[in-house]
Amino acid sequence: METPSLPAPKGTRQALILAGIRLFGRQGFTATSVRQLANEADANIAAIAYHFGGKDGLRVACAEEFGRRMGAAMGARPVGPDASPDGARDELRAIIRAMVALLSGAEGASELVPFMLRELAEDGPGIDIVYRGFAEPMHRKLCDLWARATGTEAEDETVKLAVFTLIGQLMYFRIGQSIVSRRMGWADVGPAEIQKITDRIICNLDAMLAAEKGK
Amino acid sequence: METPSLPAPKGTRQALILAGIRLFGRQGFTATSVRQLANEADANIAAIAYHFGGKDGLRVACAEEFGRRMGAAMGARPVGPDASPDGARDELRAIIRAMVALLSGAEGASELVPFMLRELAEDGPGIDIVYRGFAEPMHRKLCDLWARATGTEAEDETVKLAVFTLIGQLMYFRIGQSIVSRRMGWADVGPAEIQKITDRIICNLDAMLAAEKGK
DNA sequence: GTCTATAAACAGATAGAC
DNA sequence: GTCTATCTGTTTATAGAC
Repeated sequence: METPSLPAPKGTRQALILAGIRLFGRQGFTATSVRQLANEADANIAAIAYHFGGKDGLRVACAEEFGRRMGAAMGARPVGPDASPDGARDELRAIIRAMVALLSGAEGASELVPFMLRELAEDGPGIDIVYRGFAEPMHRKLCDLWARATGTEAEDETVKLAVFTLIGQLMYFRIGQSIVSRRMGWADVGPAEIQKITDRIICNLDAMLAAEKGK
Repeated sequence: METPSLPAPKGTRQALILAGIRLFGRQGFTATSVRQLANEADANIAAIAYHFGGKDGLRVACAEEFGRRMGAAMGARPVGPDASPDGARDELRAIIRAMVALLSGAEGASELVPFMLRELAEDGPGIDIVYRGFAEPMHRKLCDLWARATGTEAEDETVKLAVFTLIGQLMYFRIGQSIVSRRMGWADVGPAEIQKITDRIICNLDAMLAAEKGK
């Protein structure tokens, strides 16, 4: 990474990064060979060593590209100007809706999700970039909204934990997808299933907020 | 698997299975070599092919051992005889407490957890056994308790989803441990942290149950 | 059942022509 | 910057002695 801004790579370099995000996400890092990567990118095997110094270098470049795209996607979502508790609650609901759809692969960025989950499961070097570029800012934003919705402090320990339980609900429907689908009798997770998941989590959110206010 | 009951393997065979659960869980399947496995089990490399037909066979045997142990652990926990809503709620709380402690590695079966999570992340062949031997019966039991606590039907779609959101909260504190610890400023997840996580999830459970009753 | 030795395929990295 | 060919090490599996 030369500059921390957005120098989107081109040509072979870019193709290899995309192949990496796709294949590392699908099969994991170790299970993916450099030959597979070169083939997927329509590039030469030696190009990986040339552009990234090796397979590990490509992995880091993939994580950086992930951070770049996720940062762009988050920047695109305007911050709700409504500072009232109800406005904050509505924005929390909207983010839940968007995240369930994103995790379930409904939106375009579907290849980024498996990559991130693999990096998380394998505790790879990309996790730092994923954390700083996506997980931490998103969590911070949710804490801010939660605090505004409940009238508490955003950096309180209990608020942070509450937000993690919210995120956990979202994430598990993706990570444990094979278990969930089997138990629910779902052939796949389509729009109807996404709707049901979203409804349930928003219902939980409302219950949690109500309990918080009742204190 | 010769019989579906509990023929716990002995000697080299058993040692290799334990090594598999440990190393597959720590490093993942592909990243673990048969040499490492044999070394960890103080066995010969050829023993893996002899006893299990190959590395893949060992993986399946590990999953079967996982199912055997988890089944035994679940059978050990007596079913609460209290059929009242409050009794069911108390048992839900107790299970949450036990599962957070288990996932965080406080109890003895800590090696089984990483194995299961790896198998889930890699979508390996062990997932079938994990599902039937652990995930499905546990989810069914929680649905039953939830139904008793709220006065609804255990096999309702909404009940199943509610239970999954509960499980998701637990699971994420393990799967996303590196992210959680970083954001919370935790050096590691000890008894104090387990307590905070448990308190938060039980608080959410109570809020969800209260909202359900208020309908 | 357990071992040594080895086979056969595969990995990632690189030298050097273009 | 891209390619072919190859090097070096490691992988899993197996043959055959004990």
